[in-house]
Amino acid sequence: MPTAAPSGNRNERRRAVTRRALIRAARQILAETGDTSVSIQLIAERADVGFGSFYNHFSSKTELFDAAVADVLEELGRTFDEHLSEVDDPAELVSAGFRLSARMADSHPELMQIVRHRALGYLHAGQGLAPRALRDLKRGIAQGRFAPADPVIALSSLGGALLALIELRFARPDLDGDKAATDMAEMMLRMLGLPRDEAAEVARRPLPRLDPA
Amino acid sequence: MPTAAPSGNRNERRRAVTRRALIRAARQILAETGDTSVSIQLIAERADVGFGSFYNHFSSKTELFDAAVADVLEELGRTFDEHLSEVDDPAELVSAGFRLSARMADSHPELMQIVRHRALGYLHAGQGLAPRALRDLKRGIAQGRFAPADPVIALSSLGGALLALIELRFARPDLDGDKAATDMAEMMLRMLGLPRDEAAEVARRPLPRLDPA
DNA sequence: ATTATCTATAGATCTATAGATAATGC
DNA sequence: ATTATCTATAGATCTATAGATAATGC
Repeated sequence: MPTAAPSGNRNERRRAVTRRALIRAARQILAETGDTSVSIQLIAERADVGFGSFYNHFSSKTELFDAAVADVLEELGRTFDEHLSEVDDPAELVSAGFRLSARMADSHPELMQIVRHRALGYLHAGQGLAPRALRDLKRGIAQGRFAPADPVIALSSLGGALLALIELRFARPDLDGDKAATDMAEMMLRMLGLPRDEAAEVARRPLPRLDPA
Repeated sequence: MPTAAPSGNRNERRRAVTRRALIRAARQILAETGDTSVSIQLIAERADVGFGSFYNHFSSKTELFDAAVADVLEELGRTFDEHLSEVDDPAELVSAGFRLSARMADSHPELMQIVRHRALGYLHAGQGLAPRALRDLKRGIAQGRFAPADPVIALSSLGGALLALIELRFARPDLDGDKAATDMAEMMLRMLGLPRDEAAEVARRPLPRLDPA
């Protein structure tokens, strides 16, 4: 439970505020340098929290950074849900996911920098985004829209390519991000078995606007 | 120059031995835990080298670990060259690259564990494997065998998917690695524009044996 | 009275260097 | 004489905890 609901008595809320401040500081560090060997003292300073308070919430740096990554993936999942809930066609879902991610590299750089460096280990996780994407893939197969060699391998390919797209956004900010995402989405759809013209069409459908969430 | 040639006078060779011992220790650490916050003292101990010697060769841990990763990528490039130099068809090159990588996860786990955790940052590097892969891609396009939306994006997709395949090999060792690699290679070839039956055929051609290099 | 945070600090590292020792070059 | 390695250590962290302070619960 990355972010506690705004409930409980004042004490619990006070605890939650301190915990969130520590996680926010950890997220900033993960996004900026990614150097998790930074001292607990510096983390507490950045969170504007007394040094000893750290141990009230976490017993090690690893624990804090793990919680911070979970917090990020949770937020990412929520953002995807918000913007893609009304997309029904599995092919369009793939395309929109890629294009949305590329835009989020600009609109939510802190979030996506962490995804960039940490998401590889979650590509095949049993919870989070992976199972949902696999479910959508299988739906597409059942509908006859996708015909990959193997659904699990298709999921890996999609996830890995998406990570590379995010990496590309940050490593080569001079390239046109929307074009890159559209091109990659088109290739992914072809990989999944869509005919050439159909892949080109779906990859260029209007994208749900990315509101300032 | 990751590994010095066995030349020079005895002093230079002595230096090279110590340097190699430090890099070997760094590679082991990168492969086992990936925790680069390990102390210099422990690194020197593992290399069986006096503590102060570290500073004869590197002025910081970052410098050592960067050199270790460069050493790994160099070795990976050499292995690829050795086994794929006689493959001429760009499509077969893609397929063989994927299948070879999956096998190397078993035969060269230390090497591939490091690739797994570090290669993302080198996907779009101006030197190393990336430019060579891009050259082969463009050759395939010129021959009319590939028709991707964009060669640079195709390279990203291939690289990202390959990383995900390696990740899958380690995260799910229960799966059939050869089948996974073949399936992914087939999907990559379809992504690049090969007709369905041709992609299936190329992905299943006999693979150059992976000798105990 | 209970709970959370904060400050201060003991003890355990860890880094970087200085100086001694050993090996090689000439 | 030169070059490389090794041992020892000063000084600078860094972690984990103890005890004081502040806020909340009842």
